[in-house]
Amino acid sequence: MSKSTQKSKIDRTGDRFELTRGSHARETAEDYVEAIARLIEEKGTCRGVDLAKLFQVTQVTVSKTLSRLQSEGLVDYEPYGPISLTKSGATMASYARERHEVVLEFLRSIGVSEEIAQVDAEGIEHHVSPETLEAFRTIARRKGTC
Amino acid sequence: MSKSTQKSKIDRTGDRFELTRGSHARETAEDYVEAIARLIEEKGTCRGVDLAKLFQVTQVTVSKTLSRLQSEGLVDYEPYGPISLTKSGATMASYARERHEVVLEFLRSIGVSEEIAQVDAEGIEHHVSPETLEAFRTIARRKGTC
DNA sequence: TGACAAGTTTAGCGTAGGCTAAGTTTGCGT
DNA sequence: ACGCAAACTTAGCCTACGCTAAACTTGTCA
Repeated sequence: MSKSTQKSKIDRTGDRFELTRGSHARETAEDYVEAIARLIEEKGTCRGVDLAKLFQVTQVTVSKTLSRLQSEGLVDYEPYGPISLTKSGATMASYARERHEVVLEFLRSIGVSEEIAQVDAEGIEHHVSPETLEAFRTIARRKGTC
Repeated sequence: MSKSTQKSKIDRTGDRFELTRGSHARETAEDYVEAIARLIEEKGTCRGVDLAKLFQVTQVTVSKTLSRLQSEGLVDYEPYGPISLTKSGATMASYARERHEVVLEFLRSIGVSEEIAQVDAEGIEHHVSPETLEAFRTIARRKGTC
């Protein structure tokens, strides 16, 4: 393949300065900010160890991920300190949470068992477009009336 | 943290010998075998360049992924040769395809537009448990009758 | 107050999946 | 029969996300 055809299919100029790049990394960011928001709400504070337990990974992994999220302007914390969300992190968290709730409620409404709904919602939520989310919302609202 | 508490939360003994490990890697495998099956069916043959076009990645990425999938016993090919599926790859492809079709048909049935349904189905399909899939199937079947 | 445990970070490694640049193979057309 | 373009691979780099081992911080309590 001669040069021009092998070149990148997607323009990534300036990619290094974006908030979150790859889709997998974006999902991780969403999961983290959502979890941090929930932990702060529930326990008043969020520490790395809480996230490690939640995601079933080591604290090392959490530490590295948090430092990436901080450099992306989503979370804020000082070394050895508690974790909080930036404004942009909080915004992302609230979107993520709303979407999560809708997907979960939707799965319940179509008769999926609670445990499976919990698991599948985690996986599905990151892949639901606004249009599909709206359709889910409508169905969940109709629960039982159909 | 003292030794025993920091150790792995999940038993990964023998992990190195499993077919597909991480969930991300499993998704990639499913996408590839599904695409390979479809290409062979549609054009009679499948080449790396076809997959590169389809997934919008370079042929280099395709080449490396294929070699991993071959080492995992899902695809079969010789250097510079056409790509085929092993029995186990074909089995995975047919499961993946069935699931993809159900998810897509389901999204259409709840009123999601064709293009969005296509995109979301790609993302969602890997995260749908058998139970949820069955619920989707039921709803898609009821299309229009409710 | 000072030792210890819990929490956190750093160092270093591995896999998966991206990329570019550069080299190899193949097959087709003149 | 041979040259060239397309297809493919190799080499080398990067990020994300896992891990263990080891070092560092912090707060608590005897």
